[in-house]
Amino acid sequence: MKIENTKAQMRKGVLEYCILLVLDGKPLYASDIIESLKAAKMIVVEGTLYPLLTRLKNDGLLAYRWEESTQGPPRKYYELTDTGRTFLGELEGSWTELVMAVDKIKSNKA
Amino acid sequence: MKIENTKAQMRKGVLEYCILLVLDGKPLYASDIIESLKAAKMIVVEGTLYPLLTRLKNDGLLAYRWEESTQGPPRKYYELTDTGRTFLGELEGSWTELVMAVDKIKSNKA
DNA sequence: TATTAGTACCATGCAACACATAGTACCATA
DNA sequence: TATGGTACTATGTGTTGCATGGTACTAATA
Repeated sequence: MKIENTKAQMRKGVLEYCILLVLDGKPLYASDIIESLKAAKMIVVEGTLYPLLTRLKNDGLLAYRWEESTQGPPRKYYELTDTGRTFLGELEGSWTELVMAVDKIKSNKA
Repeated sequence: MKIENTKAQMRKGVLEYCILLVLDGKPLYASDIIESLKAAKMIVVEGTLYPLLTRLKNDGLLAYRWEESTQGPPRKYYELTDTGRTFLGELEGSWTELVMAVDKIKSNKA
């Protein structure tokens, strides 16, 4: 229904920010990232995450290395590049501006 | 550049919310809406606003009436419908969830 | 009356991203 | 060899903000 669609629209641009935030610490692979986001009630599934990780890697914001697993296929561990860390700072600024703009509109009405 | 593009992506879904917020008071016409958003540092131009107002009206969230002006062409004054007011409440919830999710991710990292 | 400037509004195509779907591949186990 | 679990890949769709080019109304001026 319409609110679900609008929620998806609201996540545009923000999901990227969240992923860079989650990776601003130690390297993680996709399942870890999904769990971290889930813990924050940002529900994302693999079909959304993998293409986004690929895009961020292609944009130079993330790098990955393969790591063997004792429990299944090898895993791609992602981490921020220097470029990614810089861009994360810019996203931080953009997000803060957006939130403040919305707060200001809220407080200005009757 | 890329951050400008991401800012535009972040506004997806949020701009609709802001417009309904601004109109949750007294009826306004396009130029008033632009000024209110501008005061909150949400910069929007006519080419963005008119199509969005039309879409919201077509979705049943807004209604308008023409009003003569003493200084130029007649103006469309927009206001929320009952449906629009209800949907605004849902948007409020969605936005709050998103902001809280981002805050949680921020506070969870190292 | 005709023209011009200012103001208000409209139509449309493009770019970008979240998402869903269908698929492949690796590893452990039977 | 076959199967289940896990990890990852490829791709097309739908939606919205945006830019661009346009029309129309009104007041002022010539």
